[in-house]
Amino acid sequence: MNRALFEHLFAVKGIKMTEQRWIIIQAVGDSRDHPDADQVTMRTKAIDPDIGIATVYRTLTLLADLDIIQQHDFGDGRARYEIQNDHHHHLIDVDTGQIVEFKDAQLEEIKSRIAKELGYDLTHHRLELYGRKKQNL
Amino acid sequence: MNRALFEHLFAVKGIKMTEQRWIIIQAVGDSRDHPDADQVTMRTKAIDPDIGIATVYRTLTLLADLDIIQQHDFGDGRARYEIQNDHHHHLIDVDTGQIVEFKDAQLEEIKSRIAKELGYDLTHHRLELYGRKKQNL
DNA sequence: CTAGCTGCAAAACATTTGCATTTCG
DNA sequence: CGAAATGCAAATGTTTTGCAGCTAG
Repeated sequence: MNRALFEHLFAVKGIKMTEQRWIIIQAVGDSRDHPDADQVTMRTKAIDPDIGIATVYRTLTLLADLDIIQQHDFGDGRARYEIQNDHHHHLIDVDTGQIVEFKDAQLEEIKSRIAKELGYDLTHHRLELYGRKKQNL
Repeated sequence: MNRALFEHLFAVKGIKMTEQRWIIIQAVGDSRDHPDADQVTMRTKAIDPDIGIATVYRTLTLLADLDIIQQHDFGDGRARYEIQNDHHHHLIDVDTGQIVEFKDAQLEEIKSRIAKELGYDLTHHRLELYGRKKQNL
């Protein structure tokens, strides 16, 4: 987590790097799970209790627009966030809520092929698998 | 839309077939788009103005549990519904909101392969593509 | 007859917004 | 200094719920 890096990224767009934003970036970046806005707020409040949830929401939206973080919806009624890593997808364990990340090159190809066939340029997409651990009978 | 069919399906589970439920089933079944709860309510109110939105929500949830309809989330903050048809996916036009349905056998294979590799049995999944119409330059 | 449904209005929830005050550059 | 960002609380929009009365089976 190199603050100067983000400062530069912001400066280019005329966006200010504030103490709050930096704390939020770190909170998401340090998370190995996929926290929702409330969890991000708790983690930032641990560092600076004065950061309000409105700022967290505003910042998360901003960071998502800048492709610094990714916003997900795993179907439980609130958005979840993670720092932008290499491209991957998620498999959600319906029993435990545990999230398994995976990559698949063939999947990416097919996605592009389908869009092409339909005459569209993809802007983004969403793919999640939901399942339960296979039983060894 | 055969009412007796659904009546039987309900009876097996000890669930009552009411006039309201039947109207809601038809409203969703007759829709060629992917209406949200509010749109379903308007369509049912056209037939019986006394049906409340609470009943619509309760019924949509019930029907989704019974796999009679499917619930989608296209990222605009409200759920959308469609009658359970043959399995397909959606491409959402980010400019117009138009929804294109598509099927792809290869995609289904890959999905199963991935789940298998990760040691999971799939219960369901979610795949949506978002894009804009290709320009002919 | 009675368990299950309904309609209404109120509650719950995540997210957004208006505005006065503060802060970054 | 001035534009942009913050914090608070109130507003929003969707979905859920409590409860008294209604209905299917």
